[in-house]
Amino acid sequence: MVVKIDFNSSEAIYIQLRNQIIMGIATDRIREGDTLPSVRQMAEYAGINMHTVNKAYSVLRQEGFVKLDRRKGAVVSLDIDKYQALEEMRQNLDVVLAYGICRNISRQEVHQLVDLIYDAYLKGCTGCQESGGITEE
Amino acid sequence: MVVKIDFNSSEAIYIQLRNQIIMGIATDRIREGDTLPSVRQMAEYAGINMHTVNKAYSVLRQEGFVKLDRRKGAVVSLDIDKYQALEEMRQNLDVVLAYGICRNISRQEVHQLVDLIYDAYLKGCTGCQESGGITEE
Amino acid sequence: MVVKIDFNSSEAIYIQLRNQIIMGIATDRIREGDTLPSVRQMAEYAGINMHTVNKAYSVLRQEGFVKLDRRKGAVVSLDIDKYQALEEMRQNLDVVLAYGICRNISRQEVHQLVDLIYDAYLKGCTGCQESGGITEE
Amino acid sequence: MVVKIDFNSSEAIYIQLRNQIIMGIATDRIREGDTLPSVRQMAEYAGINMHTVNKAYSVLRQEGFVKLDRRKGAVVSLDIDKYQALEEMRQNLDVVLAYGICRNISRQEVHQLVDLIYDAYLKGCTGCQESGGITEE
DNA sequence: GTGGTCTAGACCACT
DNA sequence: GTGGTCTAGACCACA
Repeated sequence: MVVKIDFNSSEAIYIQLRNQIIMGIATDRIREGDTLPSVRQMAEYAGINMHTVNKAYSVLRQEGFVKLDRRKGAVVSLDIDKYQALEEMRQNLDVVLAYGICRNISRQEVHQLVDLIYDAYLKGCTGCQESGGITEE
Repeated sequence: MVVKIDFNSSEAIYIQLRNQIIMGIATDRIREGDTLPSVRQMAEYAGINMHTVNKAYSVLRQEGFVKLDRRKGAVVSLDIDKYQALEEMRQNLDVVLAYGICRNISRQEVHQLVDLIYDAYLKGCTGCQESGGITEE
Repeated sequence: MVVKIDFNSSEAIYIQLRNQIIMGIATDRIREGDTLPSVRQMAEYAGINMHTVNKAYSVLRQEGFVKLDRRKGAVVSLDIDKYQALEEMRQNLDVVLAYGICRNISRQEVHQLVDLIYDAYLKGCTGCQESGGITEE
Repeated sequence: MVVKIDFNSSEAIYIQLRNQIIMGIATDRIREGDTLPSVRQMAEYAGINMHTVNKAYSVLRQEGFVKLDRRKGAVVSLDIDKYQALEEMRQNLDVVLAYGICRNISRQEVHQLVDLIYDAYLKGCTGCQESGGITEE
């Protein structure tokens, strides 16, 4: 997994980091039980401040993606409330799709995009245990 | 159209306002050529500061949803770059779907949500010219 | 001469009108001694407010392009202070060229543009008394 | 580099600041990669309000002169679209030269002014790293 | 300590 | 009466 921060982005760095970790989990490059790099390691690896990594990890914990363990660090552990997850998804899609509708993006185009993205994530899911990942083991 | 600001939300007020106006356009409650209320009117209506409304309108202008006509104020005018719109949509969906995949939301569930939302927006499109809207004329 | 106002421009309407009249004079489509349309006529012709036309004419008077006569209206009359004109030109060019230098526009390219524009204005100078002009006689 | 605001000018303060920064870049007193002073520092230095500086920086960002780096602040970074730059230059010159033509300024005089200004900017380019500049490092 | 956000009040330019 | 500008003070998110 590669972490790539865009320092010119209007998106906060900790949000960028959070998103990339979530995408890493979605592609199964990071698996349940894996340990994320320590705050210090991740900070050096991504070229950002330790506090910023800390913030990202805290958010991930609050959202139920990792558990913070004093000894092992941040362990990926998916704590799912399906109902709440669907509700959040609905709200997120609501804004994103409204934006698209204003730009004349059709329902079919959205469905295609959804399939495209799901395919990409599931492909990543099956076979790509390439080396050089940042997770420890 | 109803503008409802959640002052407890972590989302910036001007972003909330922007989103609701975009949703208003998506549901066709606000139409191309309509004039948005003046910043002062909208500010009073939504219970927020004039400058905050200004910021929201500026963002909408930059995003190509409204044009500022020196005589009429903020006029809804959709300036669409379809290619760019699709690319933005792809990026937005990428994060949102990754989040959902981590929460075990299936491809089918997403498709259902998309249809649900599209139906809601298109229904608003056909017949509900209820009075009391905020756009002038 | 055609007056074309861009209501979406960030430039004030009266400035747009002033600029177009100045360009009209530069191309010799409007000549010394010509009378500009009355405030009322110009307002209707350009689709703008009388006050706005008034403002533009006042600016032109202050800048020494026209004389306002109660009976004849706005008469083109070039009142030139060459020294001051050169100084103004220098200041205007200063900002415009700095902007260009930052964008890697070469001295040669500027000279070419200057020639291009001068040619255009002087060509307009010699033979194009096309009908439909807005000046009265 | 010296920032000097004319509070009696009809030109908006944030535009004056923008222009002076652009001129600073043109004279190479501010270089690509330099960091502009923080909004607070610049505000104190120029004797104006923080928010006004902010506005100037925002405009510069939109025009592609600086990028906002979340760590370092406003970093000078020239994002050039040569074609667009030439078109803007043409439009700017169009008005400025029309003005000059009305004042009997000859093509030769303009060429001389252009050379004069280019010389001044390029001279600043070669050797004057005088201390006391406002950019950091 | 940085920029971003929000609020507020005042003045002006413009239409 | 409109938006634009400027100032000001406060709080927060971010690094």
